[in-house]
Amino acid sequence: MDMDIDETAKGEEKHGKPIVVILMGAPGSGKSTFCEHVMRSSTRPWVRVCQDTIKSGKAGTKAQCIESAVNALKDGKCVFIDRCNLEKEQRNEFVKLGGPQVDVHAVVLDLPAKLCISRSVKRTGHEGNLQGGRAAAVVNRMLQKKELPKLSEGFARITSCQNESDVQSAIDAYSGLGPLDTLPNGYFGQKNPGAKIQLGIMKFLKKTDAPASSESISKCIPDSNASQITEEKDTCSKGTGSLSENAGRELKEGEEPVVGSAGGDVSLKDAPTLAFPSISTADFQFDLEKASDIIVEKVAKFVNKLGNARLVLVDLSHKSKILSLVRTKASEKNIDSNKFFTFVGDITRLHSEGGLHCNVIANAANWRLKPGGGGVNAAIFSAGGQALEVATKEQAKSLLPGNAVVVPLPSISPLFCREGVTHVIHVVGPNMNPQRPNCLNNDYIKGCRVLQEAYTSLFEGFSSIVRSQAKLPKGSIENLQSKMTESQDHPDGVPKDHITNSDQKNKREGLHKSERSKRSKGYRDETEDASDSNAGKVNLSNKSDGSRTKSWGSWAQALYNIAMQPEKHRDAVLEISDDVVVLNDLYPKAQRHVLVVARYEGLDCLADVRKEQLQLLRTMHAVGLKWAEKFLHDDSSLVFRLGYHSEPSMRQLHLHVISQDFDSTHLKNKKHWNSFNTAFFRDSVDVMEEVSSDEKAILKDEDSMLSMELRCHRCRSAHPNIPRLKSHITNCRASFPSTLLQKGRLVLAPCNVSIDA
DNA sequence: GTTCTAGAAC
DNA sequence: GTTCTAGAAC
Repeated sequence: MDMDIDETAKGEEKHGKPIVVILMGAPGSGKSTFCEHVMRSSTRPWVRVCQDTIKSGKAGTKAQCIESAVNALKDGKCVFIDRCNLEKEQRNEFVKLGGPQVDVHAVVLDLPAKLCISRSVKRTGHEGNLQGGRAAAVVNRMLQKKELPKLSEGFARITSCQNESDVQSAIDAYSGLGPLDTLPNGYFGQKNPGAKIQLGIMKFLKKTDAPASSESISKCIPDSNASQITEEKDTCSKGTGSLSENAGRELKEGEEPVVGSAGGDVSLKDAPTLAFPSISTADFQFDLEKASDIIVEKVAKFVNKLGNARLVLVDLSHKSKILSLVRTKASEKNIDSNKFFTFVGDITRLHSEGGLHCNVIANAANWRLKPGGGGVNAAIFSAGGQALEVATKEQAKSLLPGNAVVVPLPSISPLFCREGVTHVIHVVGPNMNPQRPNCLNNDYIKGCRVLQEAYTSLFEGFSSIVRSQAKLPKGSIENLQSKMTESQDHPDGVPKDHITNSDQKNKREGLHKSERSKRSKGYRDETEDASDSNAGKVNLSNKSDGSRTKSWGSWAQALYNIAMQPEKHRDAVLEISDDVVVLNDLYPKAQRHVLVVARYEGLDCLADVRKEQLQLLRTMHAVGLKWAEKFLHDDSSLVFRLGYHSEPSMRQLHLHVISQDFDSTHLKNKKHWNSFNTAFFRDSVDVMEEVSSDEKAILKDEDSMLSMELRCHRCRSAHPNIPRLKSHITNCRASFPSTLLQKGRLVLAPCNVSIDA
């Protein structure tokens, strides 16, 4: 058993130490539920010390809690301290329970404020909005004082949970602790996502050359010449963050609201509002006069179709030339200044600092839809957090100039919680900057057309959000998926498919109908080097359906080339059939690691697989199994797993057949490990089942999976880095988690099956 | 996918 | 000082 314990736990006594787990979290964060789950399935004796109920069902004192915990420890039991414990001072006496015989752990349930509020409202019964508001205020105030625990406070282990899946893993970790087991010490989970975001904003603010003092940058100031938003002006001029209507009264002046008006059951009494930056006039150096003409023209066209919805052009500085140009031209055209106005402020802080509630903001994006690059794009991605990046990826991988894509914002995004933004619309405008991709070389005929298209796409996107929200009962914003409808009156009469969410799928399905006939062996005569030049690159031409295809770098083509012309790669190939080729992975991540590659043109990855490929999946699995069994015949101590990467790096659908020793010098980093040992790795048996019943396989997002903490695939212990993990797995002989032992996810030698099963 | 390397972490 | 990670380039 000692062999299985992580080396950080060396020197422990033979009997597992009792643990005191101090839970930390706002009301409604799920502390009690956490305890219940662990206590239900743990083989260790646990005692839950809850201040709310300690005095025979009623709230008691901290001293009573301590006493109760001490008694439980004397009996050799483990203890949960179930109270908020958000401040260091509140928890330090409990930390002192630790010592040579007792470890003190922290489990932080750092879940979105909105979620805690809605849960605590539910728990306190069916009270009115006032009560709901009070719960919001209580949670709010507690979270202001939150001090995240540090190891230096005396904790042996801290587990920080930011979402439900983190919570579940923590529950699993504690539930699975047998009487002799220990959990590795250290800090687990993301430490302080907020800090990163703030930094991003600060960088952005410093980068901008706004001549005004820092004060006028950080506080948004309504643009006095044009804005007609008297109520917002009032809040803003007080210099306090404006508070959402439901929770506001309970908060002191000057406190930052944690929940924006998007929280829970908020009414939609605010008019839907789109805040947008001027597209293409900053980094893309588009002429300001021409751009302002186009903005006003497009606004004039849309503003009356939008019902009570509002459009707001935002820039950072009072001296913004584009704002003053647009303002002048808008008033010349008599555009209703209640429905369209300009606003000076940071587009990522319009509500918290400017008092202006905008449920949708537009981003002047780059064609890759990636963060960075400075300016508005960097600021919005930074403020939106990883949730925005992930949500963006789900909608599109890239975007052509003149197009827009609507991204529903997950409720965990800071932009949603703090600013009440429910959607971000990415827009790519024409580029006149020779330093940037797709420069139009001063071709303003094309440039103006593309900029017009960009604004049309943007406003149509916003319009469709407004329409779909109008249909929904209030309060259900977060479930909103922007269902885009084709514009009936596109100026060019050209149907635009850039905003639709389904075009890629259609394209894919279209591809597969003809896939059998397109299937080719020796399809190309060129050498693989020549075929690299264009194959798989993102289509940047102005083709209407080219706006979102996955791009494959030249290095990602190797499997495709082998699958198409295996006879040219005889030395690399282990087996060739009509459907598949089998080869050794060039950089094996374990003692045995082969790939079963499909030989079908157009089948790049698991995302491309539909029911038509079910038979192919079965063939691939059978071939993979055959090779695993062959290897097991040579070495019966091996264990194999067959599966696909959710988002492979190499083009051409391929099944990994990999032994579970992970004994390889090529396994070098976190990505390598997590790509085979998180849900990012999709077991072949599950994929076949999903495709058979649900038409397609479930895919896991690369960004969330591949950055997860490093855990042993057998005993699930966590390790700080790759070298430590590798030294652990060479010795760990714990049996595999039960999920892997089911459904034939693991392939073992016949004699081993009976032992482990 | 890997390699290279700056700089963070230890 | 060395070890390790993560991002850019390929």
